[in-house]
Amino acid sequence: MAANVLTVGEVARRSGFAASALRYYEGAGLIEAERSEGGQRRFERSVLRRLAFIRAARHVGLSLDEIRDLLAQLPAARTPTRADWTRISRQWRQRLDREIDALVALRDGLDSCIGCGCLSLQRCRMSNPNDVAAAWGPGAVYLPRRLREPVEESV
Amino acid sequence: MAANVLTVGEVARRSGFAASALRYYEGAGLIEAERSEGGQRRFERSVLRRLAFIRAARHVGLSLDEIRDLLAQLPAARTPTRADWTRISRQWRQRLDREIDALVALRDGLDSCIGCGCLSLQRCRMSNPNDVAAAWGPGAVYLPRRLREPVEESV
DNA sequence: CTAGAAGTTGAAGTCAACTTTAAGTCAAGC
DNA sequence: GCTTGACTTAAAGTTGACTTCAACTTCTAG
Repeated sequence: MAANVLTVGEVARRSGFAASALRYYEGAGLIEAERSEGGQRRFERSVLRRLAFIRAARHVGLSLDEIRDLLAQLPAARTPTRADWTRISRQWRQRLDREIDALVALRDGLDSCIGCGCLSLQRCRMSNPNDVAAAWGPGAVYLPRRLREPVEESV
Repeated sequence: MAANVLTVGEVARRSGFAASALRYYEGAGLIEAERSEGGQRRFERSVLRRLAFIRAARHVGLSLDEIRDLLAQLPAARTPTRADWTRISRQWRQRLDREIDALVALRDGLDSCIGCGCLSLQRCRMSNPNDVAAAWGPGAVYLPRRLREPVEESV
C-alpha cells in the first residue's frame, strides 16, 4: 500500500482490532480516516498509537464514551507527543487504584461472611443491598468485562 | 400472606430483587417456587437466603450460569446448613484473589507505560494484544460490570 | 484487462441479565 | 359480590460493543 497511509486491513492486522471494530470506532468518533478516490478508508500511521491507547484503556475497563472524552484532550493541531499520551494515561491510574481498593474491601467483607456464615439479608455486608451500596460508596467501581475473556483478536 | 410462604412481591421487598428478576431467576433455574391454586408463585422462606447468596455472588462478578452451578452443590434433600453455605462461598474467594492480583499487575504495567510513554504496539505490555493475553494468563480475570452501578434496587 | 481479494454500506444479529408491555387472572378486604 | 391491588404469561425492548450479512464497488497483481 502506498506511501504513508494504511488500509483498514493493514490497521486491523497491526493493531489487533477487527476491521469491523475499526469501522465502528470511526463511527463512534474514536479514530479518523481519510478516504481514497474510490471511498476506501486511508489511515494515518498515528492511528496505531491511538488504537494502542484504546486497547489499554479498554483493558482498564473504560467505556468507549469515556475513552472518546480522554482522546479529546489530545491536541488537535499537532501530532500528540509522548508527553501528551503520558498525561492522559495518568488519569486512569487513579481509577485503577480505586478498583483495587474496592475489590480488597469486597474480599475482606467476604472473609467476614465466610467466618460468620450468615449471609443474612438484614445484617450481612455481602448480601444486604443497602449495606452493599453504602460499602462501595458513591465512587463507582469500574471493571472490565473485557478482562474476562483472554484477548485473541490477533489470531 | 398465609402461613409460611411468601408471594413474589413479598420476596421482592425482602430480598431487594425486582419481581421481574425473581421470575427470571426461576426460569433460569436459580430458585424454585410452588404454586397457589390459581397459579401464583409461593416461595418458601429459604429462598431468601438463596437470594442473599445470589446477590453476593453477583457482586463478586459471577455469571448466573456459574451461580447456578454453585447452588447445585447444595444438598437437595435437606435444608442447607450454615456449613453448606460457607463451603460454597469459599470458592469465590480464590477468584477474588486472582482478580486482585490481575489488577495489581495491570496497574504495575500501567506504571511502567506511563514511565516510558511508549504505548507501542510492538513492545508495550499494556497495548500489545498478545502480551496482554499472556500477561493475564489463562486464569481469566472476572470482574463485575455490576460494581459499576451503585446498587439501588431497594428504592 | 481482468480475476479475485479487499473494501464499502446500512441493517440486523449477538450476548447477558434483566425490564417493560399487553392483556388478562387471582386474592382479599369491605 | 365487588373492587382493587397483586399476580400471570409470552414476547419484545434495553444497553454496550461489537460482528455478521447482503449486495455491491474498488484496488491491484499478473
